[in-house]
Amino acid sequence: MSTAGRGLHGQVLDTLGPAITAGDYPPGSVLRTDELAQRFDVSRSVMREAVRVLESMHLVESRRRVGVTVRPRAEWNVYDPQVIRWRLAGADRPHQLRSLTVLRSAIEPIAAGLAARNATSEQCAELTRNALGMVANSRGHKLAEYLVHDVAFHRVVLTASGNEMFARLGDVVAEVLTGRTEHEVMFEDPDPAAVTLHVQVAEAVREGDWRRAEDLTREITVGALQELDILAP
Amino acid sequence: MSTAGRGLHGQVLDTLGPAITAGDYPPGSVLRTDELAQRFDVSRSVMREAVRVLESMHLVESRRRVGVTVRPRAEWNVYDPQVIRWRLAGADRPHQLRSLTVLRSAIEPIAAGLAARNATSEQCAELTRNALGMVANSRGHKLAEYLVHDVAFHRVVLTASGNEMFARLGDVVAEVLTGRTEHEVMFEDPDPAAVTLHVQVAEAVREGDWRRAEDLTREITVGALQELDILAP
DNA sequence: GTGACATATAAGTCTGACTTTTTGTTCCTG
DNA sequence: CAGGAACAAAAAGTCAGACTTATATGTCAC
Repeated sequence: MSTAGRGLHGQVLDTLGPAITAGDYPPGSVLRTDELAQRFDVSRSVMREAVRVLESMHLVESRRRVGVTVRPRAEWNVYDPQVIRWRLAGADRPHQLRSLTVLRSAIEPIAAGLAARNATSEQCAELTRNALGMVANSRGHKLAEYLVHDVAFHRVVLTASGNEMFARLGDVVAEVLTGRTEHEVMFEDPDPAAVTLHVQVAEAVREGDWRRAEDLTREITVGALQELDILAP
Repeated sequence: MSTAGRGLHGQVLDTLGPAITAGDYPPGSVLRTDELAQRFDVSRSVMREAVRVLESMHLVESRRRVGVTVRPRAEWNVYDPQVIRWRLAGADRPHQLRSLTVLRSAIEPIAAGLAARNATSEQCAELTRNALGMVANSRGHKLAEYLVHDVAFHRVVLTASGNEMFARLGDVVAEVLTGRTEHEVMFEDPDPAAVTLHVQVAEAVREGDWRRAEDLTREITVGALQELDILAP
């Protein structure tokens, strides 16, 4: 699912990335390229490439004569999808999930408002299609099908906003929503009120009522935040 | 200022990164590692490291037998500070500036609201200190001094929000504000109304009035958007 | 036209030697 | 004893060359 086996250095990253983001090597820790290369049984060139990637994510800093030092969390590129995946897979998953949900609550209402102004007719159609898909699968433990439409819905909203920065958060939202049904407890069918809200957002966007689209989406994200508070108060 | 000369591969990136983000190599273009290595007069190992970094930014994709292909803009990691800098330095600077300002208008009000709830007393003090610094330098063409406090102010707000995703946007905001005074036309002294708003935000945060902090900050960001519309309608 | 097979190509990997920067120590001088 | 200059060691950085592997594409038989 992730960037995965894209070459040997990718395999190294699949192990080293999660380890660093999980805090196995606390900030300030010093790693040596040669030692790592030995440990992972790869050549130094491959290990150097892996270090370069970690460096570009601001997870580590490589300095001569001292080695590869782990940077403090505050400096990490927390918007890097790869970093997000690593952190979501690790120990501070709850913390990360909260951060991302707060981010959603800031972004999505504005994005929905912009979508109401900029969405094409095809995007409106896809919006209602997915909203209806959510309704159709909102009862009877069809969580998987529901999720597909939920993710698609939010992705369309973000894309239709016309802002590339918003659009790029589609993957993040997808990750959050998917994680919610997979890892988090979600035995019950989704909240009927939330489903209705999605339908109404689709309406508002289609009608170009940006104010209403914004407010309704705010309700959705507030709901997501409350849901988080209930699960992990 | 940027990641800069951090090694030979960094110098290569300083040229290749801006070139790609500027669209010199349109999406789908195919580059060959060996040719690039020759062109930049570096060894293949160095060029490979550079390619790996570009790959981690989702700017390019490296595949066997075909080469290094430039990915479509929609897939770029537009939140990567390095990518942002490259794009701000390039041709679509206005477009990028608008995207980022819209992003600010979504994030900062929420961040200010959270700051009103979570800010420590030291953060409150720094906030008022910077707000007063803005007032002190708001007249008499002391734009440089004004900018320092403006950047610091917004950085503190984002940090004080307690959300790491928000905090990480401090650099982005700094880049936008700095660029506004440097590249964009900003002969005049800053808008007195905006200065007042900053002072009031500091007040609201100190008093824990999150609603007011949010609304006031929204006014600030709306002002920034309008300013953009005036400059590039 | 379709499928199996061969081939060329460019990335991927490994190794070893060498260079450069930086840190920490040593030792000299005031 | 303080301060600084010279030195040595350590680790990343760089390079060159040989080899491996995947894969797009062309070829040939059917």
